Amino acid sequence: MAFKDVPNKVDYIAQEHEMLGFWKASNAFEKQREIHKGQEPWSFIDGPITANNPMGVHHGWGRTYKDLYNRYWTMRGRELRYQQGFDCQGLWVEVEVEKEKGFQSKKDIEEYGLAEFVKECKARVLRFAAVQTEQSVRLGYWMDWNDPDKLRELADKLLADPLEELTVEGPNGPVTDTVENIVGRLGLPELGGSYFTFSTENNYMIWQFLKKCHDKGWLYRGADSMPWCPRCATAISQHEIVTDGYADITHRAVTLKFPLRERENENLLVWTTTPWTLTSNVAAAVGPELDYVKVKQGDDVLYLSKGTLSMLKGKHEVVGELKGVEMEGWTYDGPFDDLPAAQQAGGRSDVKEAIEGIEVSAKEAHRVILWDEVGEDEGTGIVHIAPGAGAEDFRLGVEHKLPVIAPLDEEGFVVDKFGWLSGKQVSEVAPLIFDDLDKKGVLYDVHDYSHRYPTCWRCKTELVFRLVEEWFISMGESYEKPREELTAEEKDRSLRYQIMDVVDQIRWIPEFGHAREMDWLRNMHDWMISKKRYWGLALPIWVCEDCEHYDVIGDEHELEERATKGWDEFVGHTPHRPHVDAVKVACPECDGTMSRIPDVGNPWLDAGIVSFSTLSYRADREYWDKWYPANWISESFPGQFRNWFYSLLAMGTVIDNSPPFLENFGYALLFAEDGRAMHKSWGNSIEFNEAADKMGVDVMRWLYCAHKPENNLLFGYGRAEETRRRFLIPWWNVYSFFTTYANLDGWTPKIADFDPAFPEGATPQSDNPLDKWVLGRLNQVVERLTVALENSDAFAATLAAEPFLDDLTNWYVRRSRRRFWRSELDADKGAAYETLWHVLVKLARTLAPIVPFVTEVMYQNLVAEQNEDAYGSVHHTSWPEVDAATLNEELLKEMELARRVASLGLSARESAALKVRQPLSKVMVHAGADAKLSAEMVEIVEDELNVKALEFVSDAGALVEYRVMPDNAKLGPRFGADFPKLRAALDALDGNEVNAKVEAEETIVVSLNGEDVELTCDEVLVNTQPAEGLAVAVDKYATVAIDSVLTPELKAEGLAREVVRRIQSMRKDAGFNIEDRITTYYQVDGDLAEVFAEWADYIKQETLSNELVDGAVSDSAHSDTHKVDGQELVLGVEKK
RNA sequence: GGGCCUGUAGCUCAGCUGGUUAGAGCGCUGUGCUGAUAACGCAGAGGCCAGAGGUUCGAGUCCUCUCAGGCCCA
Repeated sequence: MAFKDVPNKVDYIAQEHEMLGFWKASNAFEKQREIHKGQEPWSFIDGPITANNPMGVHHGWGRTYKDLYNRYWTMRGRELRYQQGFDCQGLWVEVEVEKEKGFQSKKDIEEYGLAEFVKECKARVLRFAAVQTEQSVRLGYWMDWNDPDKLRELADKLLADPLEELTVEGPNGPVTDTVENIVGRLGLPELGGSYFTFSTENNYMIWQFLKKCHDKGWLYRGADSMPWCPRCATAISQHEIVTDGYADITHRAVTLKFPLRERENENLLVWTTTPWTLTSNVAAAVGPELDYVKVKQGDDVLYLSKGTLSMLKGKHEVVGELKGVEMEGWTYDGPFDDLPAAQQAGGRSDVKEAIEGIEVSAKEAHRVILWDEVGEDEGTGIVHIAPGAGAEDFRLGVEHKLPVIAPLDEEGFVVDKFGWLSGKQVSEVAPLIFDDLDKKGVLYDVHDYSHRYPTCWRCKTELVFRLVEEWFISMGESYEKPREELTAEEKDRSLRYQIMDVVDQIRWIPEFGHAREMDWLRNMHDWMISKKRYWGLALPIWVCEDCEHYDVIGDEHELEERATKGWDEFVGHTPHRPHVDAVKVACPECDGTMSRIPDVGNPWLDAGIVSFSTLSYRADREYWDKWYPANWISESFPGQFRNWFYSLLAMGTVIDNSPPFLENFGYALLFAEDGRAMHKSWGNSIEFNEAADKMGVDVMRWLYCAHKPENNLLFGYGRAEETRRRFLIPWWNVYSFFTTYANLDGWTPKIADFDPAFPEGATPQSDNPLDKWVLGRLNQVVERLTVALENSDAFAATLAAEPFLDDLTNWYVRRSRRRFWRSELDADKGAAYETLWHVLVKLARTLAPIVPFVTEVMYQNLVAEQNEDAYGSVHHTSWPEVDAATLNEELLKEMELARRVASLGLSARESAALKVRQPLSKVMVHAGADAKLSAEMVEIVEDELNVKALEFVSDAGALVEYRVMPDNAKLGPRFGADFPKLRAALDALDGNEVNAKVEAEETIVVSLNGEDVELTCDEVLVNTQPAEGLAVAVDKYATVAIDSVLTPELKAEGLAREVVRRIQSMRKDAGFNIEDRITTYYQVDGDLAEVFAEWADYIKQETLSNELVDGAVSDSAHSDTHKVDGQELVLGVEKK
């Protein structure tokens, strides 16, 4: 059967959509799974994508890698799970739902109703999961996708009535449950499809993890001063303060006096950019080794550090100097000692842990303390310390047993006991405080100050520090000594070091991933897992209302068993707020009632548990054993060492003390083509859908892969166009060329013992050196791609493939063209078809994992439609095998030399201004002693260069001059410091003489430091440089000279070719088909007329002219007048 | 302030364990081919390999420091 016609210009994008339709209609993905069922597993765990917005082109990068390795290992004969995942729980979803609903604060949510709000969050996740599913499918990411419309339908039903009964089709039959529970079971074995981290299983698996942490004593309730967003009313963990979370903000900074109690008229000068924290001042810190000065200004004496003197306003006099350490213990009057908060014992905080056992009030506690971190970059070198309003401050407070004053409530309002300030918003108090300080006579100066200040990563509100009660997983001590010196007992106590041991068992790509993860682990603080919000993991911590004892519930069974109240309210719901909050359990200590803490979990718990939850750890341990650990995971590394990688590792370590993945492949960041991050507001952002339908996803995928993954990738239309032209178009042109000629000749593939897994069949046997060469190169490339992809090195794969494409298009096809043009289908032409078809099929299969669309198009036409036993998709075939018999080193080397000689020959012609069309008598080549070309290769080069003869010149003295160089690698070590002298001595020798000796394999004698030393002939290298006066081109390996003398015969032949070219071009202008036979008319005088006579057969043959008519051009012919070699020539062509 | 990554041609990037005269693609210029033709070939110009020290017979490659950009931590 003939091949489908292949236009050389094609709409790649329309074609991709066609393939998507084809795959869907033919169930291509499901069939692929069937073929590989039961094979050795290759386990990939997909990092969950945040299902909160459409995916971007940076996701496309990662998903290309994921899909490509999935496809590669599938073709290698492995069974995969093909489960993709969505990250569903967390503040990011809440923020978007709040925006949709126009909510301003947590109060709005509570008024709206938690149950409704949580439903909205789930529905939003389902809707964006649907969008991202569609986008991923568009990218060609073959996964076990849910039907996007079904996901949207679930979202609608969930909002309408979550308790409605619903039956859905699962892989093993229908499943009936309430809508809410169906949503909670998405991704589980009975439903299949993508996993969702909001699934019931995911949540209970985390419960089990947390219980295990609790059993080991690592889970604790702590107080800390946390960055806090007053709008979101939640703490922001250190995981979340990212670079994005800072903004350049100008604040009113204040300098004020702290009057010293026992030194009349003497004051500490302090400075702050957060005036509201002054209400909570407890101490003042100085650097022990810093130099401080005593300054007289008016009636006041001020203390500040020497390096910050310039911040004083107006005239002043330095009257003394002292070290910070000398100031330790000085007491002072705080600026807000008049408020009740400053006068209470212990201070004022709702977090009892923070002030336990502290008897003094802030007013009583005010004194100067020492702190190494005090610097002079800003401020006065005296730092005001408010343990209730700053992270470092809190730590110092604990160290010095200071009272704590925490002034803000969840939403940033000043709490009671602050007098006139109570009830005011933190963002509005600065001017009021300035006025008050002024009235008290302690205000020194107020000025604008710009700095980078942390803001909420979601809503951009300025963060404050708040003392809060949060829940933590202890990472264990960070020891000063090397890891090897830890005792077993020390390690046993410390999750930190246990994770490190697990990290060692993982292959990190790039390698520095290992060091980064280690660095993170060394510096990791205890993991704060709680968040005072609504939508997320319900932390399974129950606290006794009476005695404050807490306990962790490990799963739904334990909960049911221990429930004393509220189980009925909860049953039938997923373990989310508010329903799970209804369940109470009895306190084992005092028999009181325990309630769940209202906090939800950190979302990285949700993502980190997936190597257990998605692999049925709780329900089917055998299945889990089969798929755990993952062979391979991959994410963009900049953020993930502290996020997903970390949480996977922590959970793998705690639950199984094993690595949850064996290989981690990381890649960098994606930027716009202008080198900047993509930002919608900068106009350099590209939407995924837009990119896919403007550049095509094959192009995108190749672009992503043809890049060193650890470098940031610049992405845009310019690079896409370059990729298309460099890679896709040439390849397509060869494919188009092949089908055009194969159809003309009626050639179709005939494969003996057809095996659908290897549809190209055995390597065709051909005597033609071009065929043998291209088949050798093909197998070389297959070998390189096999190794590259096995090592997760897609970049190396593209580096191997692109030069082959160049070899194929710019050499094999170009040099083989005439073989395809011949009129009859002889053996050599048959071999050419067999070879090119084989190459195209095998190459398509090799590149199918990277560019799944275009390879499918080619496969369909070249294979599937030709053979009814063929698999329905290229992606069903097996990874191509290397035919070692084709790897003929000598042939590959010879062809390399042939191409080099041809290239140099063209260069030489260029320098002599001799067109390739003009035949020349000979070319002379010198290429070193062992270089040679077979007769067939010589013929190829002669033809390429349009010369009658190619001569190898062993004594290239006529072409070149010799220059002797030492073989550095051999003589460098031998002569050491004398090496430069030796190099000079060699250079001084007569090149021709040395060359003769080298070729005769004699020793060479050089004089060095007045002594003769002997060098063997393989210790020197002889290089050539072109001699003057020849059309010569030279590179490192060869010298090529062209004989530029034109005989009359050569000239005539050149003219004949010129005439042929003109006729060909007229055929084209006239719109004739390649195979049309014509009559050619010509009118000419002089030399050119002789050329027509002498070269008539040649001209006729080349132009498919049945006859050459000397005389007037027929009226019906297409005619034109030319100027050739100074003579006028009228030509006419007419179809027969 | 600390850790990691990056710095090579106008642009985007290769360059294996240190070894002859540092490469590719794009762009530019010239030129050729005209049965891949809204393509393609060949050639040319274009590099103190970020900077400074050091190790070595020899450094783009190894070491130290500095500078710039990125990521992370404090």
